[in-house]
Order: sequence, then structure tokens, then C-alpha cells
Amino acid sequence: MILSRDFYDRPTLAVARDLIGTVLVHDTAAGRVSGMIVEAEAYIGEGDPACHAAPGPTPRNAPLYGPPGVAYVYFNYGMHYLVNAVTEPQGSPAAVLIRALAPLEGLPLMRLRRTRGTGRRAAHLDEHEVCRGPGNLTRALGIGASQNRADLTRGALVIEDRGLDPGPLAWTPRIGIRVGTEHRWRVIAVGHPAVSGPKRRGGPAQP
DNA sequence: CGTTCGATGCACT
DNA sequence: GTGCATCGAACGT
Repeated sequence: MILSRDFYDRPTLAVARDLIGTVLVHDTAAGRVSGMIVEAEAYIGEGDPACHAAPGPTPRNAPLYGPPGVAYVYFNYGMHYLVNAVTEPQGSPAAVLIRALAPLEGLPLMRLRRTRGTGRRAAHLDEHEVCRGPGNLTRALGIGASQNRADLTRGALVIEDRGLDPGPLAWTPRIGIRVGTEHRWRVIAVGHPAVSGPKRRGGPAQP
């Protein structure tokens, strides 16, 4: 079932934790693609220096101040779109960044989108690499600027609870940021092969 | 194995 | 003009 507005209208850390194991679905003319969320990060309020709300309200971060359960998509590094789910009551700027998915539906279409326009061969993309990393998963799912402010509780871009079990969870510092690294606001499905990050060295999962 | 660095566009100072 | 919530190729050890 599709997650309700009330699901998102809660403290951001609780939403981030509960999003692990849910399914991000995007329906487009080319077909349906989806994946189980295995990695996410919380960005909480104007007091969080890494949150886009840190400078106060601006045109770009307006979705963070709006109602929960809405997508906040923005363009970064000149080439990547990143997708968030807005959390907390309206007026309280916070969101959860979706960082990695385990592909479920539409894997061939995802591979096509990942490799189109690049020199890479689709066959060289492992299943767990297709949606590993926030920029990679938006590319694979066909998420771009037109999905900014999309309602995640109905429509083409939604998040569903399908009763999947992501296994044990762990909290770590957020990655890829230069400020606000003191908070352990990144949550992952421990040991899942689709999780991003530098420590993917071989061997069993570390708790 | 590890680290560095270029690509590439825009919001904000 | 500066600095990104990134990615992956290229390079060094």
C-alpha cells in the first residue's frame, strides 16, 4: 500500500528509519521501475548546516517548508538529480534523501537509462550498482526536475509498503557533506550489496 | 589497494 | 566568483 501523508508527518529520523525496506516506484511512458530503499539520510531544519534549509527560505528549498509526503528534487554538481521525501509538519523544513535502492521492477529499463548517453556498456552494470548512490538512482528511475514537488502519496511517483524485510539496520554519519558530519543521520540496511559508500570491502556485514 | 581530479550547471553571496 | 547532499576514470603505491 502507498505510504500515507501521516507517515511523513513525523520526526525525520523515524521516517528515515521506516523508509528502509519500502519501495520507491516511478511509472512513466517507458514502463514501471521500482526498488526497495536500502539507504537514506535525514536533513533536519535550519539548524542543520548540511540541510538546504540552513540559509532560511529560498526559492529552491521552498518544498522543504511545504506539506510532508512531497518530493524535493534538486540538481547538483551540474549533472545529478537527487530526490528527497519531505517530512515533519508544514513549516518545519526537513526531508529524507534517498541514497540507494535494490532494484525490483524494470531492471532492463533502469540499465538502459543508466547507460544511455554514457560510454558504458549496460552489460557491465551489476544489478546492485544500478541504483547505488543518489545520483545513480534518479537516473535509473527517470527522476528529474519535473518530479520536484510531486505528491508521493498518489500519482506516478510514490513510495509503497510491500511488507519487505530489509534486514538489520544501522546508523552512520552522513556522507558526501562537509558540514554537519557529527550527526549519525544516515541509515542503511546492513550488508546489503546496493548500499553506497567507501567501505564495501569484501567479507561479511559489519554491525 | 588507495587517492585525486575533471565534468558540468546553478543557487546563493 | 564560490561551492556544492556526485560519479567514475585516472593515477599513485
